[in-house]
Amino acid sequence: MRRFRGEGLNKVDSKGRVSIPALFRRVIESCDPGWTDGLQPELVIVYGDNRKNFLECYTIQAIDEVDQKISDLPRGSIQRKMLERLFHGQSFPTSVDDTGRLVIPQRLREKIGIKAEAYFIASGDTFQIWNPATFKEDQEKANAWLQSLPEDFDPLIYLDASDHKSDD
Amino acid sequence: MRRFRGEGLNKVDSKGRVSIPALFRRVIESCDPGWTDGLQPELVIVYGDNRKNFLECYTIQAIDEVDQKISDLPRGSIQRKMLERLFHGQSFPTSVDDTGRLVIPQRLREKIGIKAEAYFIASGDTFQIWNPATFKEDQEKANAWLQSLPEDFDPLIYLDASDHKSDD
DNA sequence: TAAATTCCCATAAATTCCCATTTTTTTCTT
DNA sequence: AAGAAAAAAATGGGAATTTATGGGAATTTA
Repeated sequence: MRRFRGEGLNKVDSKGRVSIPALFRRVIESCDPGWTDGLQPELVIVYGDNRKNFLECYTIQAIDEVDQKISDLPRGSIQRKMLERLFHGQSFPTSVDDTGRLVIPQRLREKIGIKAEAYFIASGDTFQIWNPATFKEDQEKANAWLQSLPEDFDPLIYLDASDHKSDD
Repeated sequence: MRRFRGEGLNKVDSKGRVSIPALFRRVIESCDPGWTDGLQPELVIVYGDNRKNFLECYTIQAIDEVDQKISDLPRGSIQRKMLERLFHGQSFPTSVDDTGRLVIPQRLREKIGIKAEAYFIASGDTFQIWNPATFKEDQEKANAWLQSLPEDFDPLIYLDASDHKSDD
């Protein structure tokens, strides 16, 4: 599966329209099984996790995988209920228009505090949409953390840690 | 089969009429084998499970699947009786009118405490109709639960737990 | 026949579609 | 390597369409 890579800052107009970075569009297209030249490639915006102050955008392939896994969970389980609410309920299916733009509904813009500009950043098989200022703050925290590490510390070391224990 | 996705809050008028979110309508239409442009797409509201304080709406395809499974159960079994009562007895077949609205009968509105507004949320191959306040309470519980998790905990982790024992 | 339900029509707001312009990036030429 | 031409990307605005909603008349139900 192709992955998103890169970042971008684009204007949001009064109708909520915003251009998607061109590189992202290529990935969205190739990850929509139903897409073919001339059609509008589809994607899904997930916004329900209140701990996150950005919108998370899934390709059709990515969201299909999630849906499949959800439907593998036991019916009635709390996990399934939660995930259904998050991914099926608190999500917004949409598509890229023929000028490469996305329309972010009023409510979602408010949720993450987007006004005149939106910041896009790749994150594996999804990409995120942030209020530029909010992202900057977050980035500064990340930088501070990096600073706190020994000068010769290489983050790549994490890739080799085969014994990372997940949730603790 | 196409799935519902998204949520919405609409007004209920004195006659019990309420607009169905437009995205849901597309799904209801495409999941009604008998529907064709110009007709009123059908659906079924199931309301008998007293543990749930919302109405559950099934597309024709979805309810057909349920019916099929019920008829596969042994005649006279307690399970079959229960399910027949719930899905055949305590359900209400209806259709979307030509302005995209549904009429929720008085009795059902009372059952879930709907007055001036109704909240819709997708849940896989069905969608639910809630009293907005009731849903909010329920959602706050879910949020509290999310908040209680470690900051970097990703609910998606559940999806990768390959060892969930399903009971079906 | 009173109450409830359905049908029909109307309208304001929101959304989509279509087209035009400006910027930026890439390619071509000299 | 610079500048011009072409292509692609980003942005803006108005018209057309769709949604959400309300109200009254006709029809059915109890």
